[in-house]
Amino acid sequence: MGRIPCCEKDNVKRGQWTPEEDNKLSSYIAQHGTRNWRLIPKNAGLQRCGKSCRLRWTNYLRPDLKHGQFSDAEEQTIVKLHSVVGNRWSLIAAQLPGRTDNDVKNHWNTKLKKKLSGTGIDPVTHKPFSHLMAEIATTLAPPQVAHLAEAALGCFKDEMLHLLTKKRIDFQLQQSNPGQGNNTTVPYSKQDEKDDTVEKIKLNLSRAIQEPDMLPLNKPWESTSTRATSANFEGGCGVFPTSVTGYHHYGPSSFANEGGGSGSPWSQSMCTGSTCTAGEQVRSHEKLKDENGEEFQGGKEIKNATSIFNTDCVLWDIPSDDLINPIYREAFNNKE
DNA sequence: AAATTTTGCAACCGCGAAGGT
DNA sequence: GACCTTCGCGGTTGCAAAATT
Repeated sequence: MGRIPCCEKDNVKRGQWTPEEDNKLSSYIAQHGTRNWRLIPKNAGLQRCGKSCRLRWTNYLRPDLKHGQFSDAEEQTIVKLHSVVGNRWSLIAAQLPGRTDNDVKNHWNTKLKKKLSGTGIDPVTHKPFSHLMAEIATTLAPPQVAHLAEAALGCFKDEMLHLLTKKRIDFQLQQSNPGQGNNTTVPYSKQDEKDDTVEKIKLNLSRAIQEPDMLPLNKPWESTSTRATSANFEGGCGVFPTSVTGYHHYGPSSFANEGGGSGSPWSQSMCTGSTCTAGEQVRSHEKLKDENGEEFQGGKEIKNATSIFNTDCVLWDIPSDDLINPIYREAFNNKE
């Protein structure tokens, strides 16, 4: 009971489309529309499978498509929607006028996934890696936890060594060039502060693992209370300084100007400078609920895309229904 | 400058849903 | 209601261009 192939494979051309083929397809569709994809290649004089024609049209030739780089706002939208609906690329693309599901999928796979990973966020769950580890740790018996801690530290060993070595080298360079004020190394005090992160990583990792009680019992990112927020990891984990919920801070600058300036903001934003407090978390939670309603009900464009990643972003604190339903509703409406 | 690796993107594949008969 | 066809989606692959060694 095999499925009938959509076309005779022997007689069909595959691979890259030529400009002539594009022209044929475009002009045919301009005249006759996209009624029956199976007939289109035949009628348009193309040796292509109907499916291939549809793909070429929807992903490339359609006149309403955008072809340039993704904007920061678009990236933020993708990340936000992906955290809610997962790999539902068509749903996500429906929120981005001129973008196809293929575009969004490719951009996610080639860029955004790496960017998120670089900030310590698991691109699948959108939770911080440290948090996932801590969560795993709560389910393990103490001996297993100890092994996990060892393994985890082993994973980060190279990065830690790199940081520590770099710090030593920078320090030595500064010592040996005391008169050069124009060097590019970070002033020692600041560098020292930055590299405290290594110790803080170790400290918080071991604390998280050895004292599972310090973690909330349930998923803190789904909690609306302040209990599970800053208090637990407070004390300056350099990686997620605002503790469990600190990773909500996809600051607007985090997505902008990738690679520009001194270090990617993507790689720094999650690790430095957040000042979010538990109080802010509560306030921002309430605020975001309103924002989401407005964003998804108001149309395709997100009115203030930068808000997605500023301190108001408390995605994980929102009951999933609040987010998912408006999106599905919207996507559904768009399909009508 | 050449070889190798990585990246980005277009295209393909198979599956399931939707629609028509 | 069963069957068939078409469409749309998400995962994967292939390849050219860019970056790195």
